[in-house]
Amino acid sequence: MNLDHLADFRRTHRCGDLRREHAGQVVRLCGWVHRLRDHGGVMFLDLRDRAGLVQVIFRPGEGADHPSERARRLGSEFVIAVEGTCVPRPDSMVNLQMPTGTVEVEATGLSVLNDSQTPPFVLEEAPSAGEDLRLEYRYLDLRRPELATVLGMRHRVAQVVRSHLDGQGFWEIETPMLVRPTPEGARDYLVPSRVHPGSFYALPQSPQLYKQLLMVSGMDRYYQLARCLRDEDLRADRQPEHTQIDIEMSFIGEEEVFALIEGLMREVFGRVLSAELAVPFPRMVYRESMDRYGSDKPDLRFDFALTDAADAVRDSGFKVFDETLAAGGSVMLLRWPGGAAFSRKEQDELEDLAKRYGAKGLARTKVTSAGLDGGPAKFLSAAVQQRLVEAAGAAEGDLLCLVADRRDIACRSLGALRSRLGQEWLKGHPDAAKSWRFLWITEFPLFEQDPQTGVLSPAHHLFTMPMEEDLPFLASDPARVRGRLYDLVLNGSELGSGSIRIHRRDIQEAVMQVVGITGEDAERRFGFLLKAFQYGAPPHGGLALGLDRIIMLMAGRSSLRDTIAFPKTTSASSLVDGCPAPVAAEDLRDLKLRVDAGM
RNA sequence: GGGGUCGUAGUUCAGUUGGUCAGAACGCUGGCCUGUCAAGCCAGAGGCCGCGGGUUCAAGUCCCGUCGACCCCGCCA
Repeated sequence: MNLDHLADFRRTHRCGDLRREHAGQVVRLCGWVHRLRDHGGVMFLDLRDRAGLVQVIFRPGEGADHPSERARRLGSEFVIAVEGTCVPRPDSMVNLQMPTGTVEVEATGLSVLNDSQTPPFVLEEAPSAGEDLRLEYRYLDLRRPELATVLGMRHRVAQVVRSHLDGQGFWEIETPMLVRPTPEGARDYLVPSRVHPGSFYALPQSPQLYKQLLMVSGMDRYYQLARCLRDEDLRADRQPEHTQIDIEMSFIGEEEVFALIEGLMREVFGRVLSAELAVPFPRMVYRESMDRYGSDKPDLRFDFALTDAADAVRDSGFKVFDETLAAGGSVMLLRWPGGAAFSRKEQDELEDLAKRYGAKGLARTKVTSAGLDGGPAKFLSAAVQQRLVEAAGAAEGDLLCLVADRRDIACRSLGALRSRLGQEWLKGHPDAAKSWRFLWITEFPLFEQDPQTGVLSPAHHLFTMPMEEDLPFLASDPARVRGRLYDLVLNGSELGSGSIRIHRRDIQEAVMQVVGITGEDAERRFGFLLKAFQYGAPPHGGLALGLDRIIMLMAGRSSLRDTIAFPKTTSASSLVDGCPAPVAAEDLRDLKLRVDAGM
């Protein structure tokens, strides 16, 4: 195959942009050969670029150099330049499946700019190969409009975020990528220092401490599209590298943060998806969210809620319930409309799910015209059955799922069930599935308590301001202290979280005392921030939104990997470049590091 | 750290209780074909059944280990 030079050929349009209005124009296009349909005489070629596909038609002609003869020798993914006339398709030939389907390009010239190996998988609209292979050849997978479009959306969102925040008086300020390792929170990615052997930088888990320093600096309103790195185990919605829309403001309280973010989301969804969001977003306190939905990020697209069944089943004589309640536990109930139709196998799968969240079992019983049927029903009197049905507001044909356990386990395991069943429900309710249900969750506990050891640790981070009314309990009953914390939730996903920060040294010291950090510890770990706070720290607060997750939801994808140009696998490997990778012995020597081969 | 699913032509997969099980489709190569758009028709090439060990007369199939991908629990302030 003889290759041509681009020379002074310059394209006039992108393939995917051609429309009826371009009919009659001479166009020059560049792109990749998506597919060839050779009819012996006339020949069709789908040409692809970032913007999409357009059909190019070659009419037969004489001579080996004629465009149609040269086109015959093309292969998949060859890079070509085409000159031709954009013409309307005959009515019967219009293809409404493609955006460019009302026109086609009558080719008058063809240059072959590069050839291509046969790709390892066919580039179709739907993925035609396993994800690992597509990740190894990510640059090919990204040629598929399905994925290219997501990156385009990501770009649009980033632009809207920047322009909106600029309009609100925010400055975009970069913070370091090589930062001080922190013992708190997620595991750090460590970077050894060559100049200081034995000392390490960390890659930032978030710009948290730096953005607070910027508030002390008087920057007032800061934002950044910040890369954040955490060396923790991954999930479909968790990558070791992700991007946060990181925001911090001075002289504000919760209301300013909520209003800002609501305006930002409205702008983003409006400009990028033409979706009109209703503001303000509803709010719910953490306690209610856990009680009603068994989750701190409930999906409100479906409204089924948990019920506390303790009163209904008290002294029922059913040992599991009675003993749990006597021990201070809870009996929680999830009603599933129409769930009586679930097979035994489906019910057992629900129980397995509940067990994964720590439940010892899942009691299931069907609501029939004659009372409850199955599971614990035979141990329950008619009166108790009646009370259960009433408490749940259940109707014939419903399935009642009950968990008797420690309250958090009962709620969380039924919350997982609710979430699973809700996904099924959404399949039958496309309008609900397509809705955007934003929600603020507020009043999180300031501390988390290890159920085994009883040890308290910060639920968000050490610098979160306790709620004013709970300050008196900081010393006496810290576990009940709520923080000025808030999460933004969308359709069951946590989009971001933030808080109003502590700017007063006395409160800071009291909080550190609760989690057992001595003055000496504090000095060593983040003395630099505490020192800064002594020089006139303004009241401040903010939050960070997960850009990747926002894009994932907006694009309707189920994996974060689809929103990132070069993502990592579940084991934090990059298949396209094969990292992480061993390094040469001399590189380790420079760093005064030795690898323990026995591991 | 733990649980689950998967690994067979380039790709997606089928392969029953261990015994013609090396198969299909798509892709690829060659030929035919002047309106297709997942073009069509004919022919052909293409296999370390992830890797290592074991059980057995016999292993793609059963067992153990290992590597990798995916999903989940723990973890991720």
